[in-house]
Amino acid sequence: MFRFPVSLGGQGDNLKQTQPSDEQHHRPIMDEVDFFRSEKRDDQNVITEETHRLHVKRENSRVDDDDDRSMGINTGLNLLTANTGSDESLVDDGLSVDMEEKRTKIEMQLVAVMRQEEDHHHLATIESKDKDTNRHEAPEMVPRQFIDLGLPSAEVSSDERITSRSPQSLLEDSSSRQRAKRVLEIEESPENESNGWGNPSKVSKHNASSSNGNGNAIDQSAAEATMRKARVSVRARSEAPMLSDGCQWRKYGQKMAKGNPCPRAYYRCTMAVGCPVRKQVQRCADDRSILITTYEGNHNHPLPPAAMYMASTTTAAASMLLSGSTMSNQDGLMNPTNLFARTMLTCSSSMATISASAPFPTITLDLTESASDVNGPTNNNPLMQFAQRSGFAELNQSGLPQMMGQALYYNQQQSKFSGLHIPSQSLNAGESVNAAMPANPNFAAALAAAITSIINGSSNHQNGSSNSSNNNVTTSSGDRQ
DNA sequence: CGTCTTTGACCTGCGC
DNA sequence: GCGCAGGTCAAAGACG
Repeated sequence: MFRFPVSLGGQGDNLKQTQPSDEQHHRPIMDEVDFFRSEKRDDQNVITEETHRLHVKRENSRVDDDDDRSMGINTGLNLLTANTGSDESLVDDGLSVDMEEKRTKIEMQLVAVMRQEEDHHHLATIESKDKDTNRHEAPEMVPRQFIDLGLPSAEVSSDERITSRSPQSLLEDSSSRQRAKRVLEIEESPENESNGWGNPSKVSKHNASSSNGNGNAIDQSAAEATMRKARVSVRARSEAPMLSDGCQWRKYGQKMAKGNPCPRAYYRCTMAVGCPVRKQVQRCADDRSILITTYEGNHNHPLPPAAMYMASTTTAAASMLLSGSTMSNQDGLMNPTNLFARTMLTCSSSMATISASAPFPTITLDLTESASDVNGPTNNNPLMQFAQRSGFAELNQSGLPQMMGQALYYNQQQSKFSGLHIPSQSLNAGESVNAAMPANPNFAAALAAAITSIINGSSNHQNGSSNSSNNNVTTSSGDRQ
């Protein structure tokens, strides 16, 4: 069993934030992006003295998180509230190059250890995870698939997905099918295979070409299409112009939205050339202290190792939010992710609401509520907050990450994310799942990003080779690019 | 000088 | 068909 030494150094976070560094203003190399918020001493100690341990430093932009040191879980993301002042494209910074390099190495090692751990246990049940944790340490690059938990690959056909769904899921309502059908046209277009953004304008363009009367194909892909169009929105209070979610973003447009005096900013992921992921940032018209960040699309590049944990978490979260009780027993019981999600679902379903206002399925993480009333005064770790609130409070420090890692591995191996089994009636297009989560806004931002990636990652999986051919992904996110 | 932001123009979908 | 709104592009300027 992995142990997760506690290093929830809010002070460390604070320290980094206050550390002046020229490198902070440099756009980091992707591989060196630091998503962990950990103190140098802690990381080194963990790796050199306890190589078998995974040390994941929680991210936290707040300064009053000393109590979190008592917690044993870490989101693994260095998610700071961006405060660039000019909506500059950003990535988590606040660290010197040396620290970033060291931490990157550490992260790599941690991920490698975790993955190897999962290699030995991925078929075991979660209960069997309380075994040895001493695993060889072999630094290796994190495959991009960790976040690409989208639809099964071509080998895992849509039929399989459908059969794995509950019988109810096969009953699609006409509206969702219509909407999904529209989106489907995009999917079938090669240029959109990597485009999770789904330009509506292209939908109609491809309608004719794909209206071949193949109802089955449409049905099978309807849910996929719906999911691919899914967006993840985060509502969080932040004075910063944009939440830092661990990715680099470049602003490509700004528009005044009707009914909102605050402009809406459009960002595009620049961590990799041609990454179709985009996000919109806008302040709430009613309460301008609330920052609404909407993510759409799936990354076509490796995300920082720290996001491994995010992937696991978001897998569970998305599974919880999207698949709900319609998950098949097979998926729900055998998939650790779903098990995690199910557990959370049972306890947090009260936080979820459904609306039909969104044009596409939207997961809204409402983080505007205070977390203190739910989690108590000693836990500001967003992940643990989420877990605790979702019924995982009884997990020990190592239990949760282990489960998450297990879920992650499962998803990696199976290319089968429970969210992918979202029955169409479970989350029709136009529905919005709203989960009020008291958590760190930055965590939520990353969470949303990962959820979006997961949900929309199906596009990459549709092409069986897409995962290993990132370079083939063209810059098709734009209409005229 | 290269990169990024700004911002007006353009494109598209949708409702009337 | 027209107008509106959302989304995107790309030239120009700013910045390091």
